[in-house]
Amino acid sequence: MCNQCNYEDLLNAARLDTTDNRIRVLEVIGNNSFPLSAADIYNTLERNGSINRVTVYRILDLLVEHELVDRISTGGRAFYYGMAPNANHHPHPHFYCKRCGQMDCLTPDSLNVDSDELWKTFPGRIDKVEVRVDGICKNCMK
Amino acid sequence: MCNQCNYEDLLNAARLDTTDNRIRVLEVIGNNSFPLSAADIYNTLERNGSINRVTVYRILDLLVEHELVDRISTGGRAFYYGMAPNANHHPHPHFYCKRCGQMDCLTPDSLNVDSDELWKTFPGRIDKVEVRVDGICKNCMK
DNA sequence: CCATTCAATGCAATACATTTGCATTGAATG
DNA sequence: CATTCAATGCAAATGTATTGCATTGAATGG
Repeated sequence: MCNQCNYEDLLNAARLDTTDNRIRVLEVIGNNSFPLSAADIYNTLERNGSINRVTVYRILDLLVEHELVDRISTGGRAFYYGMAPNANHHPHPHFYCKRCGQMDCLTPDSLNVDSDELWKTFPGRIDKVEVRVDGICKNCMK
Repeated sequence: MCNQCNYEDLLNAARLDTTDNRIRVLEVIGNNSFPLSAADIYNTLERNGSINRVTVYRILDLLVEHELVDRISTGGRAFYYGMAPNANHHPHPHFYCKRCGQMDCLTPDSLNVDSDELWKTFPGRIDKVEVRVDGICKNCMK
């Protein structure tokens, strides 16, 4: 959840036009406490005003490309989307429940990943390090 | 690459029938030094003897379920498959090149992940911790 | 032996998530 | 007012994986 981010400012900072749809997509992602699938985002947006599915995909691509949004892979087939690391959002691992498909954010320090050495020595370009914990969530364990 | 694993033994240990197709799938995965997609595996198998695409998917599901094989998510849409952790294969992170789609294995200690605390305190079941480094590989950088 | 059963496999159709190609719209610019 | 161009929409296509149902062949019991 993000009460600090101003979505219009984020778009401006990335030199992107601030269209209604882009702001709406950012709001849905930013106001949520865990990552959402493109379908989740589309459905939420459709509930209060029409938007095309393809538009959602295109906006997501754009936001990912400009690093406002993070595309997160799951143990399932769809990607999930969350706010990209910025002043208000630190990189953190996720937990994916393979039973219900829910993805949760873990605290940035719940898991200690030291990748400094790799960044220095890797013979290519590193864009990000994604850490995902897979299993079955508390709810589904009952 | 695995010169140590005996694929028939692995199947036996998991109490699975040792069919030709299962052994062939395991061989393709085990003989390769980096994870492969289902399509890669299917194509390799088709080259020397016929097999159905669905059979490959089903065998992969089975092997993943019985933890002989690891299903690895990429920054792209297809899953990749590699040998699951066992006596000869230690868990390790992967590098995914988003330009060419090639996935490489990093050495188990190229990146230091300490998840002990999480395993102890997490209020659910943890099956695995997947670490993936995304970027552009040496070759594609040229 | 033959009949039955059951897992493994094959084939066709379908599902799902995403992408592409092309048409439309509307704001900005000359 | 005409032109341009990015944003969006709609329909169709794509890539990956899954499902349902038919076939096969080895094992089992009569």
